Amino acid sequence: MTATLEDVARLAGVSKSTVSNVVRGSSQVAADTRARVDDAVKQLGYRPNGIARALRERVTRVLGLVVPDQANPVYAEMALGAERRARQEGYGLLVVNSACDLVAERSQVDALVERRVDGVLIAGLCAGSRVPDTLAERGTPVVLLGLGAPSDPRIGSVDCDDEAAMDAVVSHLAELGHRRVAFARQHVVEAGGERRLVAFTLAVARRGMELVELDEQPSAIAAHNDIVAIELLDQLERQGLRVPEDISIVGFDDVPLASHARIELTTVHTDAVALGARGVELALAPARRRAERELLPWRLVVRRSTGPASASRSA
Amino acid sequence: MTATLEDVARLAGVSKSTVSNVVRGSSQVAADTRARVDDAVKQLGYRPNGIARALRERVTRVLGLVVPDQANPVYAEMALGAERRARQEGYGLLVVNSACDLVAERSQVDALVERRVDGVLIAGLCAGSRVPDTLAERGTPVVLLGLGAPSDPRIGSVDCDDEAAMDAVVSHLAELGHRRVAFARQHVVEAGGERRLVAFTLAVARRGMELVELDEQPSAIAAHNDIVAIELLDQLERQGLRVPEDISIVGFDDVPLASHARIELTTVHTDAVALGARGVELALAPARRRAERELLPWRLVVRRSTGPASASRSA
DNA sequence: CGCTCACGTTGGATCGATCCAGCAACAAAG
DNA sequence: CTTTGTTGCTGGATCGATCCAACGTGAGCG
Repeated sequence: MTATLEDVARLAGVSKSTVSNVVRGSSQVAADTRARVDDAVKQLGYRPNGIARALRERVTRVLGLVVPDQANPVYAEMALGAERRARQEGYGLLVVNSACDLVAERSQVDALVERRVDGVLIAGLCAGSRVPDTLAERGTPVVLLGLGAPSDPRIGSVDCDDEAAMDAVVSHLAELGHRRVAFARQHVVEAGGERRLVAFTLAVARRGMELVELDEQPSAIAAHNDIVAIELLDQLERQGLRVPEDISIVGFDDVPLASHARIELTTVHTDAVALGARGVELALAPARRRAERELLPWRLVVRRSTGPASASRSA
Repeated sequence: MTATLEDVARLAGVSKSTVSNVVRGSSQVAADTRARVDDAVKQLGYRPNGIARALRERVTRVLGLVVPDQANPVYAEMALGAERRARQEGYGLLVVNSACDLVAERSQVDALVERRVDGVLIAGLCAGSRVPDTLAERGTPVVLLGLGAPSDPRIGSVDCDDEAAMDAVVSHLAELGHRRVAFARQHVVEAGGERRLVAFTLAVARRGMELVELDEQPSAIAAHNDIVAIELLDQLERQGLRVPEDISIVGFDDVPLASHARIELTTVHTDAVALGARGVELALAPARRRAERELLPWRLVVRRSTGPASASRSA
């Protein structure tokens, strides 16, 4: 069916080795031989078999990317960034969805291992997962994307500085006169899912503000991400509250939805595409042992969902 | 480094063949032998090498998916659906972005071919691309996703019935009293990028309505997709036009943004996840030659961006 | 006792590349 | 004329699995 090195060799009247040399651009080939081989390659439509090559070289030129849900815009952008960067290096990207389920995560990662990917990027992890350590143990390069600093020095990481960003969020709310604030998030099963909450809590405490529950009439709410913030927006609207007159809302991530929502969201802009791209670089960096935590820039984008604390609620 | 069949065989005191039989669950193995091998497997943390297996079996259990941009929500959902279905069948998904560029598309597909994927799903194609035919020529299963009916009978396809859906859109507008309508889209370089426009044009003609340019004061505009519709919304707002009082807008695809936009979009809901999933099924269907065009259900979702034609513009 | 048969196991060819050691041919140097 | 070196090419081992033909063993049977 598909032509092999040997077929090309036969047609060109040379040995497999010579064809291999031509295909890989070795200098040790006479010009006329090279021409004859090139002809044969073209004539047979020969494409090298990457599988055979991978077996021999023990390198597949494929990276794995584990995300909870690749349709989620944040992860979709990470995947895009990772794929583009990987491609520049001649690598492919195998994306798998773990759905934040320990069993699925395990089996998905096993599938990546069996396919002998040259590295694994992990953008979402179940709480308590031992996957990164297991991979590092095997000698597979692992990079965490937006999951905080790994405990194991063999594991790399790229991250957004949630602590600093949340501090900026709280600072913004403080300047607007908010004192009673709350934090909103979905049910969390993800590793590192409490980082933004913790950062928020600390920043609030630092400023002597008061952290209250969602139903205790805060004058401002910071959400774990934009999706949560948008849902909150819908919910508050149904309760007859106006944003930002009655209550302020802040998102996180700045997904496209944030700027097109009914009420444009004040949020923290992060660059998920860059995160994915940088992750690939770390995974491929040859001499990189002892990977320290790498932080990417972010910025607070003030839009229409935050405003001065209302008199009735700010006390 | 990583344990191989041979290592396991040595440790268990049997031959490679026997280990292979155990690992693949052949019945031709005595219970005690099986136990000894299982022990050795566990002890060494042995994982079969999928690359070696793929070389021998001439099957990689990987599919390729070509999209213009995997961060675009429509393609992200297709990818999700495809990945999930592929996984159920023990397959992996290699997603590549072609950015609607002929050169990139070519090289991305070449990369898939060199990696010997067992099939290719194509969700976006440059106008005039010969890629699907080239692949079909090689004997690689090809399935077009949402790109219309292929000319080559060896190529499969899953599609949304744009014709029927656009007819429903026009019907909806007609019922609201719209007579002068327009169609909005981005600059198109994609194959099949004119299908919705053509369907719209035909439906409009069928009802004796008038198709006008965007700047000729239509009372309603149908967009090629939701993204275009949302941009249109922003633009009209800047011009001081109210939607839907002054002008009606209809989108296509029903991405999450559509229902959360400032003005909730009337749009055609399609199921991109199902499209991707069905595409995988077709690509893997063994006996499937002569693939006819397969159509997925859709429905018109009427929200707030369409309303009765205004008196001033409907004439 | 010899024959057949089923069961469990094994050696080795194979997939399609890479790459090293070796070889032939010929030029330059002693 | 021999030695040394260089250039261009080749044979064959190798990567880690699958799988087929062959083989030893012991049970069952006439």
